[in-house]
Amino acid sequence: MTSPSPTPPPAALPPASAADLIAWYDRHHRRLPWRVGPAEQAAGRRADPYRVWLSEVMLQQTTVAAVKAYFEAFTARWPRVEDLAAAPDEEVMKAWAGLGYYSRARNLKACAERIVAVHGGRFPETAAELADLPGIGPYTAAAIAAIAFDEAATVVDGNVERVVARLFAIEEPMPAAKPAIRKAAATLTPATRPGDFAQATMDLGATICTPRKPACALCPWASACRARAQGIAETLPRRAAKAARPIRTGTCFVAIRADGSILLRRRPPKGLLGGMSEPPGTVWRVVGSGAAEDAATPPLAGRWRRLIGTVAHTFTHFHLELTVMRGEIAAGVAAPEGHWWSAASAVDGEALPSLFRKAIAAARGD
DNA sequence: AACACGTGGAG
DNA sequence: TCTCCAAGTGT
Repeated sequence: MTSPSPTPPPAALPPASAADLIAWYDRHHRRLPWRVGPAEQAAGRRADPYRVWLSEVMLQQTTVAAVKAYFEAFTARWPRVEDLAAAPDEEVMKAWAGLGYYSRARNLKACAERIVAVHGGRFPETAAELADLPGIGPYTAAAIAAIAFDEAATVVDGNVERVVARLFAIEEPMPAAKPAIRKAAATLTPATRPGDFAQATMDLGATICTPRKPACALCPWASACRARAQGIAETLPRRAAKAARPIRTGTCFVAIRADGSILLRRRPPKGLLGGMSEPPGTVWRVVGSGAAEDAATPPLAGRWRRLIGTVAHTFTHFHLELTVMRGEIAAGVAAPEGHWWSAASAVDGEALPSLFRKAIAAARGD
């Protein structure tokens, strides 16, 4: 027999209804470049699976604000999946540069090629088939199926996890709570307008049911929300504390030839910043790991100076302090094997991750 | 299952 | 300054 709980069980709350959320969405949805709004759908316009897919991949772990310009650039340059499939890998990596998580760009290209080669340029229409494609996991498969093909798929992203954890007052910490959250989310998913429902839930999480200081007074599901009733909405979903980020250090050599060209090379195809371009440099080692510092040997003879200070850059799982060496190289010097000189006017268009743009800017004295 | 994998904006 | 994190996926 259990003792009486210290807090009385919450009074019965009305169930959350998909219809209430969709009604809210019809009035408050955000207008986004990849979205076909309710009014346009009512007029018979359907979402283009290519644009849905492209936007969903770009939005993985990335903010709407950061994605917008990239989405516009990609769709202007490659309007159909066939166009993207036919594009050179290097051009896609250049266009993706700065958006982060570069395996997404590699998988994007591979996925486009597969859709053309295996599916005749038509996107598969079910979440199950979509999930077989590179770069498309459970979330993206469900989102495309629901938004582009009207499948009543359960779409669970970080927003949905937060909204559902609060709505059902799921106090189990993440990620252990994921299965319970998914089950609860499945009970909400409607047979009609599943795509709008998914986007509505994500909009709700992005604008009302935010991680900090949720605007419960404006929430269409406020009366149904168990976490709100218990006063614990802002504390959900619970998460374990994150591990401290180690610090790594390294050196990069920004060789600037007399004509202003910058010496670059390609990173290995996989792993951190895989397939992207960079100025040559040392490996990055964890501070205090006991490993000897690499001899920082410049890639070319020239007049090398160490920049004052370092370029700092924080990745998901470590922090980097990058020492930058600036080298003045004589005119006409050839690039070493595996390297190339990028003309001063071409550097901006290279497949350079943000970190190296910072380093090059510092070396140029920008 | 747990970790690798970017970036820039918000508080 | 610094922590958190944003429409996850692959291994």
